[in-house]
Amino acid sequence: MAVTPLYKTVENHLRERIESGALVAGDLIPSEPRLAKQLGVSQGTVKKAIENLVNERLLYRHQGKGTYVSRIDFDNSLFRFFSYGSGEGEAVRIRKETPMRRIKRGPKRICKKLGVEPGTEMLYIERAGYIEDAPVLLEQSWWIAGLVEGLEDEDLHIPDLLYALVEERFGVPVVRCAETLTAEAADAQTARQLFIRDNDPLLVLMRTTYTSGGRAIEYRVTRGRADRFSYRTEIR
Amino acid sequence: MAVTPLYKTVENHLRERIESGALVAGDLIPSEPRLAKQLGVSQGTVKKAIENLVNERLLYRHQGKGTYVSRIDFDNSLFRFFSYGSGEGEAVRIRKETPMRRIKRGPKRICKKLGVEPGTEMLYIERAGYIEDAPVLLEQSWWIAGLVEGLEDEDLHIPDLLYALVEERFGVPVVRCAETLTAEAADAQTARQLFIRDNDPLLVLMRTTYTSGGRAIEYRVTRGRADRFSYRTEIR
DNA sequence: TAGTGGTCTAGACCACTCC
DNA sequence: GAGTGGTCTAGACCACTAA
Repeated sequence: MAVTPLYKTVENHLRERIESGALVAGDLIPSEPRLAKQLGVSQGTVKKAIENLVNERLLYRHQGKGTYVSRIDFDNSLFRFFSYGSGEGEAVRIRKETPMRRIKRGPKRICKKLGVEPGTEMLYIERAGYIEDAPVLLEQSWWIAGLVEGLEDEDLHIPDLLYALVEERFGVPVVRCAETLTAEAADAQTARQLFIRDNDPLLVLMRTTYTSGGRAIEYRVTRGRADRFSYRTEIR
Repeated sequence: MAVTPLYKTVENHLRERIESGALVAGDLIPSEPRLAKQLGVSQGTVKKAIENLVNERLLYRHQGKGTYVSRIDFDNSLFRFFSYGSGEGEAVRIRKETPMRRIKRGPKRICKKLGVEPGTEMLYIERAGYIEDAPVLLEQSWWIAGLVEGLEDEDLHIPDLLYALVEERFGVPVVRCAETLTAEAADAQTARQLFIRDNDPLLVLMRTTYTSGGRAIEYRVTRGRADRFSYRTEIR
């Protein structure tokens, strides 16, 4: 018998309200007693459901204030990389510039990644990342043009965290990303731009970004100088 | 005032018993009612403490059986990599061979990583990993020789998961690893061994392995063909 | 059948935030 | 002071495991 625990039902209720966009990042959700009454369960059960969602980082809580829907945490990106050399895993600020943006039809490969018709109009953006004025990464990103109309305007300044702008200006919440990391050898053009030699190693991060309802909105490839990036973790 | 919640005290009690080696991987810990009595708290508090440690994957539970100390989970290694090409993130078995092992004094760099005196005797091991008979990774590892006496014997077969042998044969539990991932270009020798060209990209994983009490026991560098490895994750 | 963990409830008291 | 989440307790009932 597939018996679903009550707290799972509560979790799913909240998950759906977030996934559907009824609750968006930063929103205050109803309090424990309120939810308990609404759903006809005890406060302890609501607490357990919320605890689980907090562990998943879908929600966060502040004593005395309430429970909020999380903003996506890019500190968990694989490019939460640490600069090499500078004493053991210290986070380093990467400044980003946006030298190029242009509307064009999406290449077949990209359309497929985003699950849209081949030839769909895309906004193509190229960015460069600097650590203390030295270029260390290059980023190419394709957005579904219809979702971010006006982002192609060169007068619109793009902040370091592009997603903040997309959420605020276009009302498209960024909910989730899938990332794949690998390495490749630099081609001539990339090498020139990053001041390294041809075939020097690059770390390559491919990212698909999703908004609510599981819709993909962006595909992005970031290439970073391998001598400037590494990734650390603990296993237990 | 720094008030420590009771369940934290319980967590720390269990953590200490594990860290000290009084409880080792696979052991059954006392039941909830037993711990509650021992420590003079309610069963709910014990349950909360254990839940937290389960979330950290330090423990795992089986309904009807009990609560156990986790074995280290190498599926969480960054080299829980997936082979490319073979349909989307399917795990692939990597067969390992051990062509070389030798006792020698540790290079200064390695001794420092392991926190031992320069010149300490080490067991140096070279291994190669194959996917369907194609060599895809090379591994160099340095062990503190005194801890694994006899491992240098060529007649002693080394299984794919070396750590299993170390735990069983030498009674040295593997408790934790720290990993750093980056990329580099293949040198001539590595390229030859992996059947790639000089300067082709490699993913490089550096790992320090620890036993109980925070003592480092191994330093390892694994180099894999970038075209055969990638790493995936989700961020939320 | 006895012992384990898993779910759920009800209620007490505390600490923090805001008005 | 009213409302929020955080901690802690006590106890009921269920599901799974082992003998």
